[in-house]
Amino acid sequence: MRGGCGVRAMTGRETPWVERFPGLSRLAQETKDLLLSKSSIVEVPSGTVIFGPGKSPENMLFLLEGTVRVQQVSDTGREIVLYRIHSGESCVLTTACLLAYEDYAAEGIAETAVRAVAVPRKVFDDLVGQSKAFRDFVFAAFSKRITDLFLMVDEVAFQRMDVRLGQRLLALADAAGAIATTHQKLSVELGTAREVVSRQLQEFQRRGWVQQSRGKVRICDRRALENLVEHH
Amino acid sequence: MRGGCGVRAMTGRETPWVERFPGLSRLAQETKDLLLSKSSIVEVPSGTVIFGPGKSPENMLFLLEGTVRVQQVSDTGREIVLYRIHSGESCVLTTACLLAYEDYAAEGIAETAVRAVAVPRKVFDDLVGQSKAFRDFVFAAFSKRITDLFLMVDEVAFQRMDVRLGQRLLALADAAGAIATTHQKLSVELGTAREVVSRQLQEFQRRGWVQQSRGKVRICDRRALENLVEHH
DNA sequence: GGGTCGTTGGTGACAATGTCACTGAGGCGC
DNA sequence: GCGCCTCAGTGACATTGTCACCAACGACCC
Repeated sequence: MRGGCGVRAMTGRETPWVERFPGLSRLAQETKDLLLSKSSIVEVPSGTVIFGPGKSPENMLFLLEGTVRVQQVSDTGREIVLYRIHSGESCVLTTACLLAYEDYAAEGIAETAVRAVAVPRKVFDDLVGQSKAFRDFVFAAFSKRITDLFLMVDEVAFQRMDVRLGQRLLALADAAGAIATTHQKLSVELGTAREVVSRQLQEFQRRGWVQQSRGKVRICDRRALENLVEHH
Repeated sequence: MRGGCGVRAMTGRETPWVERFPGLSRLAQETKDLLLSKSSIVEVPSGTVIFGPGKSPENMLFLLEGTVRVQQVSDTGREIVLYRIHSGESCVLTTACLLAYEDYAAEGIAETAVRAVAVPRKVFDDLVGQSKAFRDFVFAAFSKRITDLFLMVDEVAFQRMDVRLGQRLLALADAAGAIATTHQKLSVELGTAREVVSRQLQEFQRRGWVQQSRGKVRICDRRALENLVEHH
C-alpha cells in the first residue's frame, strides 16, 4: 500500500486524473491539457511532513489519494488539528498562505500514504487567468476553508468539551465504530489536554457509550453520542 | 461626519481612488480604468449591518475609509470578533465565502462611518482573469486572512485570558491610553463572558495598570501590560 | 425634585476545563 | 525475567465559564 516516494511523469495512457477530480472535470479540454502536461504526480509515504515551519512547498498540490492533516503548533507546546485535506481537494490555500507569510506555525502531515498532483506556481497562475471554471474551483476552495475556520473558532471558543469529543469520535470511527488512537492524539485533535480526554472518555465509558482499551476506542452506542452532539 | 448612505456615481474628476489604495496602484492603467468605470462608491453610516445571516452582499467591497468588524455569532448566543477590515483592505474573501455557503453565522458591522468601492461580481471575476497584479492582490488578501485565522484559533485555544485582554486593551487604546468601551463589548472581542472581563480588569486596576470608570478604561502603565503580553 | 427604567458593573457559589506531579499498567526488546 | 518506553488514571489546585442576584449610574418623564 505504501508506495514509492519519487516523482513520476504522466504517461497520458491511463484515464487522466483530471476527470476523476470533482470540480475540475468541467474544465475546458484546453485547460485540462495544460494541467496534464505541465504537472507531475508525486507520492509520499504516511507520516511525511509535507510543509511546516521552515519548509515551504514549491508546488500547489491536488490530492488524488490519502489525507493530509494540517495542525497549528503553539509556542506553548500544545497543538490543535485545524483541518484535513482529503482526496479530491486541494492544498491551494495552505500553499498560498505559506508562500505569502514566512512566520507561520502550521504544519501539514501526510496522515496516510498520499498520491497528489503537483502543479507549479506559474502554471497555477496561468490557469487562474485563463479559465473561469478553474477560478471558481479555487475560490470555492478558499471560501470553504475560511467558513470552516469561522466554525472552528466558534467551536473552540464556545462548545463544551464533551460535545466536541463526541463529534470527533463519530468523525474518526470506522464503520464498525472502532477508532485506533491514543488519548494524547485525541487531545491534539481538540486542542486540549490529555487528562481532559481521559476523564471524558471515562465518563462515556461509565455511561456505556464507548469501550476503551489500550490505543483504541470503540463506540458502543452511536445513537447516544449523536444525541449528545445534536442537543449541544 | 456621518454622511449619507446612498450610492454615488464616480465623477472621475478627483484623484482616482485606485491610486490611494495600497496594492492596487500598481495595476495596469487598462485594469484601473475598468475598475473605475464599472464600480461605484457607497457610504454607510456607523452601525450598519453590512452582511449577516440571511443578508448576502451582492458586491465585493474595497474599503476607502472606516472599519468593518466581522464577528461570529454562536447559536449559544455568545459572540466573538473574528477580525476587522480597515481602509485599504478588501472584503473579498468574506463576500466570496458568504456567496458560496448559505448557512454561515458571521456578520459584518460598520464600526465607523464607512466609504467603500462596490465592485460587481462579474467585474471582479473579469479582473481576476485579466490582471496578474489583481490576482496577486486578491490571493494575498485571502492568504493573510487564513493565516490570521490560524493564529486566532491558536489564541482562543491556548492563550490565557489575562494576556488576551491585555493585547486587546493595547490594540484598542488611543494615543492617550483611553478606551471607550464596556466590559460587555470587551467580552465579545475575546469571546468570553462579561464577568471574566470584569474580574481581569479589577485585577489590572488593583495592580495600578489601568483605571476604570463607567464605559471607559484608561491604561496607566502601558509598559506593564506590554510586559504581560510579551512573556505570555 | 422624585420616580422609573435600562445599562453597566460587582459579587459569590458553583461547574467545567487546564495544569501539574505522580502512579501504575501494558508492550517490547534484550 | 528485566529495563524501558508509551499509555492511561488520579488527586490537588488554578483558571475560566455559568448563574443568580444586586447596586450604582444615567437618561427620561412627571
